[in-house]
Amino acid sequence: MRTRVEPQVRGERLVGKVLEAALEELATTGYAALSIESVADRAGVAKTTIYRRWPEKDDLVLAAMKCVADDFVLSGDTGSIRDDLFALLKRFRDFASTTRGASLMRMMQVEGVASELTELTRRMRKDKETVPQRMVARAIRRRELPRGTDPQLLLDTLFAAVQNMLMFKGETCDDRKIAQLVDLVLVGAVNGGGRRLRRAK
Amino acid sequence: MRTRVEPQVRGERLVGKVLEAALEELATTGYAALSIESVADRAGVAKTTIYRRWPEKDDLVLAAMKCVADDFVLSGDTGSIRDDLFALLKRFRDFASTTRGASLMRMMQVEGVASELTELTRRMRKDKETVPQRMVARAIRRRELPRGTDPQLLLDTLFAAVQNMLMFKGETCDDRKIAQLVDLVLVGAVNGGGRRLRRAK
DNA sequence: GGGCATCGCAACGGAAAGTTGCATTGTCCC
DNA sequence: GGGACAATGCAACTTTCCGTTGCGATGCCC
Repeated sequence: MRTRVEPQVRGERLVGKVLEAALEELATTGYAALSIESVADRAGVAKTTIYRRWPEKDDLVLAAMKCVADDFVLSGDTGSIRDDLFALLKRFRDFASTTRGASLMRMMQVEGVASELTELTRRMRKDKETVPQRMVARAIRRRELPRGTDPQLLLDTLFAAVQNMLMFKGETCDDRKIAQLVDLVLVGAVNGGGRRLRRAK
Repeated sequence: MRTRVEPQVRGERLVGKVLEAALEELATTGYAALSIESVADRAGVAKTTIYRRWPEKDDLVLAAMKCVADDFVLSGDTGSIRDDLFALLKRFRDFASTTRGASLMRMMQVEGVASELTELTRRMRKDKETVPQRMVARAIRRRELPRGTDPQLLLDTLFAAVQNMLMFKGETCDDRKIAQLVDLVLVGAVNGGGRRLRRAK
């Protein structure tokens, strides 16, 4: 009786499997405690293969991060700031709910990582700042928002709130919650922005 | 020539030094990668001493966490929701800016920690929920906030924003920023809540 | 100043990370 | 189809670091 043998994987497909495994480990174990061996086991690959392709741990982590960096694309101009923000946050929630996204989020929280990772983090953050700023700029031009509105504060607050729900409190974050949040920040609690919404039938 | 010899520390003072060192390690290295030896080095103490007092890593971490748990006390009733929130966030900022506070914050973000730590985290979070809820309840009674306002959403959003600035982006968070943030969430961006404030002379 | 508990130090054992050499397997090219 | 070369798997090895043990040194209390 011959056992069914999986054909050996190598090249591009192997790289993909390893990086995916690394991201999963990052999401659960974190950066500092990440071991090459556990990544190898998870990927079903010999650890020597990993050591040969990525001599240092940072090389592997950096490669894994880079392949996630473009997962979260933001765009869109719905013509209304409320809808823009709503769409943006939904995409962010979907992104942060995946293993890949969660890994990236976790990495960006860690301090004391290698300088190159810090640089990557900084660059990514920079990239993600321009789109929201244009979003707010459009809203000001349409007189939806008053002149002098701080785009960074607005967006950071919303992102932080969603991230807080998903990663910190471990709650889910459905569309109603996002809508509630956008209303809170846009019109303010004083004006009924933070009210509990009735569940749609 | 005799070298000046530091007198040996023991007892209560030693415990304090070790726990403080453990908190610093937690703040920088994190839980998973925390090693007893590094804590011992940082505290200037033999590692055997630590192993004898706290046989398991969790024992040490738990003890360290417990001695921080009460650092952040919230209270206060200024008679206005705006001032209440302002004071609350300032205290939170001061707390999260310390090494001890940062350690606790980081710990609460970590998943996959020991069950006892999870339990501690859950209990602490629970404690911190009652005060804000009363704060909002008072505001509703004073007709500052509309009925049905979600206290949890309001507070979580504010805390998450401050935490995001301090721990995630590594920025400072002065009083002006906090005031700006409170205004944003209370009156809303549409009503000028998120505007950049002029620096007081 | 003596007894006792606590602490530091150095050496030890073991587990896990990282390295090396070689056999094996795909892949490319003829 | 087959041969050469590069990539992978595997097992043994070295190294490093964590946790343990025994003993000598040091405070502390009476």
